[in-house]
Amino acid sequence: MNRVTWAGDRFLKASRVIPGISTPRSRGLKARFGGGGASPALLLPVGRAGFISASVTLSDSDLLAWYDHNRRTLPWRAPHGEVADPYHVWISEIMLQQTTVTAVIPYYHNFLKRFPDVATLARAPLDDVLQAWAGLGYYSRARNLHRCAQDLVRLGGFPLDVTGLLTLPGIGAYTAAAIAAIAFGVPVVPVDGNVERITARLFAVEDPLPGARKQLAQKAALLNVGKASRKRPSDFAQALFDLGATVCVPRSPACVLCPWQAPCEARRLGRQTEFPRKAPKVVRPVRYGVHFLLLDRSGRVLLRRRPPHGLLGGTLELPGPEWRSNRWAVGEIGEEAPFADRQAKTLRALDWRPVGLVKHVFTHFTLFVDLYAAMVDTLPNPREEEGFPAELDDVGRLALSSLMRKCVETGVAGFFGDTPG
DNA sequence: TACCCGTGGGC
DNA sequence: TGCCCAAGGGT
Repeated sequence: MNRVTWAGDRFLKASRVIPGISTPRSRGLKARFGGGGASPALLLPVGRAGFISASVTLSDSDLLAWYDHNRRTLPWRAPHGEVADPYHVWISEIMLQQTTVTAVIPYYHNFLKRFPDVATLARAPLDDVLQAWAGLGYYSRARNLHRCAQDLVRLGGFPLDVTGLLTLPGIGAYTAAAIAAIAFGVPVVPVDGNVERITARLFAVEDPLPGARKQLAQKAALLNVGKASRKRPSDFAQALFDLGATVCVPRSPACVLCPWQAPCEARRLGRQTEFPRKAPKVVRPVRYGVHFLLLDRSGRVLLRRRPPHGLLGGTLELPGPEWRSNRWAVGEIGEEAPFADRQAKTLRALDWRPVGLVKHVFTHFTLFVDLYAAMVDTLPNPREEEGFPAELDDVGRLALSSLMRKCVETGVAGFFGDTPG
């Protein structure tokens, strides 16, 4: 039976304890953190069979020392020893939600150029923000970011603590802790996927995600009880991110490079890649859509704005009926097309040609889109709900999702007979 | 709690 | 190719 023991204010000490033996300190910690059931596990090689054994420390200063030599240079990160701009931290944290650093960097630079401060962002039209966000995904982040900027102007600045930050749109437990720690030096541990993974391995947490979230957060809060981390909350938080991103990675963790290899229970067990355990996945359903590429001879295309909330909320799209669970038959196309209700009356029936099939995988379903295209001399004046004509050349600069960019590209190529590749 | 909400890269 | 994964939040 292993127990974590508290060894003063500098270290979290993990000792291997022989079954049946427990110390007053280990009981004290357990009481303090409410540990029932499985004991927090840690530690290390025992000298010899028998009594109490070797103990190994999980030292916050070991991680910070590693960080001082191995920290990544990132655009939103302050130089060593300096404090980051809260606006920069906030924007980067929102962009980095479920998004890789590589994907974020170009968006971050462009975003800061277009919206250099909170006030500029707050007074910008939402569509400008969505344009800057187009392609990044999770568009509610952009909408919340915009709302949040307006709240911040109203408040006169950022709340300086976790509780205050939590009241803002788009800022949850993780992001509030991250901003508080990184920008304001509040000694909290932001628990993201990296920290969950590190914690699950350090303590060999057997319970699977997402059920183990609360347990992992409680254990992660043990990581910064030392003096060193409390003195450098910003560096400590970012050190955890860097450790998770470069050493304690999901597939092949580089344990030999890890400043915490000694106290890591998963490492001791030789089971590093088994943690964090995850609940079995559910099957991803398939949906089918049809979208229409209506072009005119002056190089325009009919676009439409999606409803402001929900899937791809507020982004632009090619018109088409709602997606459904079975594929669309050719015979149904005519009545679903733009201006279908007017074709029998004022418009000549449009000659819709199939121009491609696009597959797109969302987090929770796979979508197949049948594309149909037609060319008219001049686009009819659409009613409000039917959309608006846009220059094809402008599509790259408008707020289209990646799915819709793919549809436009595929449809245009198919219509004009291009052969990709 | 369990869903919903994007996208691109790595293996 | 298919699956996994990424500095999660809202409802």
